[in-house]
Amino acid sequence: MPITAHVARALGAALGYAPEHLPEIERALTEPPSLALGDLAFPCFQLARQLRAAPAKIAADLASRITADTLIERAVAQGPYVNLYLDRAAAARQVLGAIAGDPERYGSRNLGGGQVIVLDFSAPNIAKPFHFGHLRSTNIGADLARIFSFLGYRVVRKNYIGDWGTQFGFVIYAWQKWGDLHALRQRAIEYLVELYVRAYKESETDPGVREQARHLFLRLEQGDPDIAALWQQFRELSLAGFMRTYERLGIGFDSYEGEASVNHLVEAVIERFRRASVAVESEGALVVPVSDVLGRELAPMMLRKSDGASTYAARDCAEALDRFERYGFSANIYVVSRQEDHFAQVFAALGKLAEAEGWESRWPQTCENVSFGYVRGMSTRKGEAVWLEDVLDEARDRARRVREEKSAANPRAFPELPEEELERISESVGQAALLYFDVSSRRMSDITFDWDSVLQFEGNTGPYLQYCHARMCGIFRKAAAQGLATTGGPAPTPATLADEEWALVLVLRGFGAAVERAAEGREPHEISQYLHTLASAFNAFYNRHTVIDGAEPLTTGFRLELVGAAQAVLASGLRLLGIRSLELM
RNA sequence: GCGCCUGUAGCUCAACGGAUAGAGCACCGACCUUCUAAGUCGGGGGUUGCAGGUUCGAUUCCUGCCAGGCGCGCCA
Repeated sequence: MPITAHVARALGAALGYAPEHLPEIERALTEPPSLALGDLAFPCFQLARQLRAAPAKIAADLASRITADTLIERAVAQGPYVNLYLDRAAAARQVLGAIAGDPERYGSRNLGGGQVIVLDFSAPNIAKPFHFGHLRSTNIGADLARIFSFLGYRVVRKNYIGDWGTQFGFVIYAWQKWGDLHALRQRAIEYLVELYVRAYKESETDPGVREQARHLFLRLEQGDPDIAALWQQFRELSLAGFMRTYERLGIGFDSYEGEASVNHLVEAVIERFRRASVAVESEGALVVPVSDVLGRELAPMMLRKSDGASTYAARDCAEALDRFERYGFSANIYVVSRQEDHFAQVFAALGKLAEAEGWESRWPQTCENVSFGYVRGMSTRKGEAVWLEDVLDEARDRARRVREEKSAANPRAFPELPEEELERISESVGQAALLYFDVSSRRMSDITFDWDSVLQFEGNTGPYLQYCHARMCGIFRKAAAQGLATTGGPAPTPATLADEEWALVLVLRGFGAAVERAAEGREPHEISQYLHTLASAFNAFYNRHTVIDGAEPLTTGFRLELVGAAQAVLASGLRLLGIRSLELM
């Protein structure tokens, strides 16, 4: 039985509660602010109301009625709280046993039961750079995908490439005017971006450019073969570039079908909206009024512009309907920044369509826009974007320099490694710094790009976690050299645990809860925060105690198991964040 | 004007409605003959934007202000 359930049962017995109230008690349990005050706490405020007595009196009474057992050492009333001290050895046995039983899956749960979650993320625009700003959707989405998988959902990773729209009019306009085949072959995306920026800048002084671009896009949508061939070529070149970046980030998708792929569905869907009388004509355009659905003042959603071209919203509706038919999702999540109104319109419009057509649907409930903060200083149009590839390169190079400095200062601690191994480590450390930085704050906070904070390797950073993992591995290398257990498997537990050992056990106990918070709040930051707490607890332990030399054999055995458990959980958490665990740094 | 989001230490950020609001960076001071010092320990630093309300209890929930960001039918 899990620790909290055991404690809830003891409290329930002391209160004379029926078993069905135990989950309530379990939920009410909190952690005291410090180890000195106990390991778990039960606040008595709610009871005070029911029993019409002072919380402190109830706490005192309750504490006196709890008897020590195999897991609970003692209960002490502290003001309105009943503070429970656990038998450290018994509790450690339980936590470490659970981890050793299945290290890879510890903390996971089959919450999803195989239900499908479609996760739409990354979605870069063709002919626009994959810059640092795109990392947010890509990284948050990939993290959520791993987290949902870990919790038993079937996740469909969808990269809805931005391969359609007036922006292509701009690129094609620029290509026809200045196009240079040689430059295109040499620098593909970079060159396409230059073309786009150049055309866009021209349109700011000459409104006719925008008109021409719009017209070129209309021709594309109407199937002009020359324009379509150009578009096809641009798309392929861009996608090839994106794939290199994804590979480097270790991220893959189940589908790369973009807006263009739903093109052939759009007309039929618009027709459905019209036939169901959900869409109405307005000022020459076709719109769906949606202000009456979600209780918000939303502008009407436009399906077709007055010039006859379909809109982004129309394609999103068509794509969502197609997605629903194909995957039968239980949740449909778009990891897209700052498009709350747009998605509210789309979900509301789909809800109205389903209602008008008389089929069961809960579009506004099953669809969700997971938004995130703005990355400052990354406008493509202003040409100030920083390419993600460049950030990755710089991160890798800095990681390499840092290691060189450290190994020069302390050669004994840093073994000579082959060049390719050094390359691999530098790449991983740099990548870790980047990926962790992105989730080191809650997703809704805005981020200001700044080389020095992104490429920080000390403190609350990805490399700090990797370093901690490498230290754990170092302990096992030493153990192996002395012929000791190298896996950290089950070992006898000493009668007493030091504070640092116990604190680490308590942190390990909380991994599953952190994963579930991350899933529920669509918030990978929960994982990064948890891992930082874990690494800090480990480093505090590491600094205070030796595992191998100078410890009793019993202690060494237990500590190896503890370190093994911590290593398994740290690696597991890093995996959820897409960060590689390193044995050496 | 309307909608959404955000205001917490000098900076970047935490805190299931719970105890003395915590980390990192920066600054000051300690700690490597030891399993990697990318680390650890200690120190200074706060009217949680303002004012109300709900509650035994509010950084958290509600309302109104103030400030900032983003968006608002023919960009995507």
